[in-house]
This record gives sequence, C-alpha cells and structure tokens, in this order.
Amino acid sequence: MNLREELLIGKPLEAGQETILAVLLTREYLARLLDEQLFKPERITDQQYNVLRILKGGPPEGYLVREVRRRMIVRNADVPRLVGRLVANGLVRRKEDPVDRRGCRVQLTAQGTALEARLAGPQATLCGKLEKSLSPEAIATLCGLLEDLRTGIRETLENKPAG
Amino acid sequence: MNLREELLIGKPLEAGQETILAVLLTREYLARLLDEQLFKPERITDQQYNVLRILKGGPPEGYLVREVRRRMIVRNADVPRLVGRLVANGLVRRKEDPVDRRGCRVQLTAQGTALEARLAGPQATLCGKLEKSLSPEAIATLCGLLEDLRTGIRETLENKPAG
DNA sequence: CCGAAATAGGTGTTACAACATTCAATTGAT
DNA sequence: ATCAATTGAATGTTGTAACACCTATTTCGG
Repeated sequence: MNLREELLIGKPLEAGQETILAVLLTREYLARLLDEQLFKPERITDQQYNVLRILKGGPPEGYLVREVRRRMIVRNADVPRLVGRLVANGLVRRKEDPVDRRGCRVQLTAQGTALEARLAGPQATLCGKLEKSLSPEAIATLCGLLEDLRTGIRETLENKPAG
Repeated sequence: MNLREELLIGKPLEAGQETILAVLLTREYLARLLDEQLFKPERITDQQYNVLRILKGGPPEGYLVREVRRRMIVRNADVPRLVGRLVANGLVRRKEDPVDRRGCRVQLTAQGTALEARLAGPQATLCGKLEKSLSPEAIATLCGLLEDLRTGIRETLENKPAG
C-alpha cells in the first residue's frame, strides 16, 4: 500500500512533499511498533528507554545529564525531569560529580540494567523481523539516503530563512 | 557526519538497529526544520497544520472528524480537542452533519484557508531545498525503501507477539 | 417497532513536553 | 582575590498527549 493510499490523499504529491510524508509516516509506524511491543509491556516510554540505552552503552560511572542530553534522539529533551522519573522508578540513580559539583552523574541501577537486559531479546527479535523485509543492501542504501537527507536538512537549518 | 558520530555511539550498530535509529533521527531533524521554519512563525503545531493540510485537500464542505483522524499521520490523534483549538483560533469551524447527527463536519474558515496559503510558499521552498540534497532517483529510491519498511512493520504489528 | 450493540464525538484526568526562569558552582578577566 | 559572565541542573508554568469514560445517535436483530 503506497503513501497516498494510506493517507487517502487524492492528488499526486511533489517529490519533496512525498519524502517528508514518507519519513514522518514511517517513523510513526516504527514508534507504534516499538511502543506496543517493547515499551508498553515494561511500562516505560520511548524517551525513558532512550536514556537507559544511552547509559548502557556508556561507562560504568554513568554520564552527566548534559552528556545524556547530547545523545538523545530528541534534542532538548527535558532530561532532568526524565531522569527524575527514572529515579522514582528505581531504574537509575543520581550521583554528584566529583570534578564539577554543578554536574550530576546518572547511573543505571541493578534494576535498570536488568530492564535493559530484559528488553534486549525482544528488541533483537524485532530488528530481525525488520531485516527480513529489506535486503542487507537495501538497508545500507536506506541508511545512506537518510544520512544524505539529514545532511541536507542540517544545511537548510543553518541557512535560516525559509519564506 | 554519520549516525554513530552524531549520537556519539561508540560501538558498531547492527543493521536493524541502525535502520531504526536512522528513521527516528531523520524524522527528528525534519520535525525541527518544519517546526522552526513553518509552524512556529505562524504559532501553530505540526498536528494543527496536519489538520489544515488535510482539510485543504478535501471537499469544500470539509471532513467529518473521523475522516480527519483517518488521514492524520499520527494515528489516534486527539482530533476533537485538536479541532477545538483550531476553532478557538478561528482557523476552522464545526458544522453539524446533515446525514448523521452524531457526525461533525470540520471546515476551513477564510482565515484557515489564508494561513494554509501563506504556508504554501515557504513549504515549497523547503521542499525545493531538500530536493537539492537528493537526486530525483535517490528520492524515488528512498520513498520506495521506506514503503517497504512500512510494509514490514505493518506485518510485524499484525503478528503481534515479540518477546 | 423495540432494545441491545455499535458508532461518533466530546470530556475528565493524568502524565509528559516545551518554554522560561532560578539558583548554585565554575570560569576568566582584571 | 574579586566580580561579572557562563555553565549545569532543577523547577514553575502552560499546553498538549494518552488513557479512559460518557452521552447522544444510529444500526440491526428480533
């Protein structure tokens, strides 16, 4: 089913518009899949999972809040409060940074590590399913094209004016 | 700048994971671009714009609320309240459906039509810029691959269990 | 017809996001 | 050494999203 059928758009789309809609809709599908099959069963949100994933990939002493923010997919995420919720759920802890007392390290707790581990299997299963719908070459092409698109967007964002 | 550099991910990514992150991050860039250059200057949100765009493409008598919802990029959007905000801003009006008195048609007002028209130029400009960063063939390939990916996701969503 | 079931839209509530602001700690210039 | 400027994190506030629930209307089986 193509894009216009899915969104019930009558008129043909210009190439740039179709690209935009395709990216937005695909991410919507993906978000729904991850949400239903990974996040909701564990009662966490996509943003919370992003923090857990970041911390798992980091050093054992954790990351500073701003280092977590720097690695978030959603820029300018409200990380202090996000961390606050994770603390409330026992998944991470805050620890004063020994070097800069303004800073605040965020570390996974045992419970947070366990949750991350519990999600690793299903997550790999999901990735496997997606890989079946696209050949390895197709995936490489797709990721490359998305990177080109991001480069174009970045340039457009930097040369500010648009209309 | 590639994905791992951007998100400061040390370890190599498996193909499925990279695909997921690429889609999520690209949509994030796109959302930021649209937000800064189209929506914020007009004080509307992406969701509100989606409704305006849908109505513009529809018949002059407008769409029923559920027809709008069906065409939204974000599924299960809270359309009644979204429409309520647009009504409060004078961009659309509600009109009782003559056939089914439960139904409620949503129509663009003159002000809403004017806003849509005001956004058309900048939007085309943005699309043009994006088209410069990808060749027409690349765009066609990208949209095709995203469609394949959505098909894969849809199948995965339908065969529910994941882990 | 009549009443159960389904459907359409609206609303109440809770959690989260986005914006600015605040306060403490650090830096750097003099 | 001191003070302005900067930085890091937290918080106050407002708007929106997500969940359920509610009421009115329609549909359909008997």
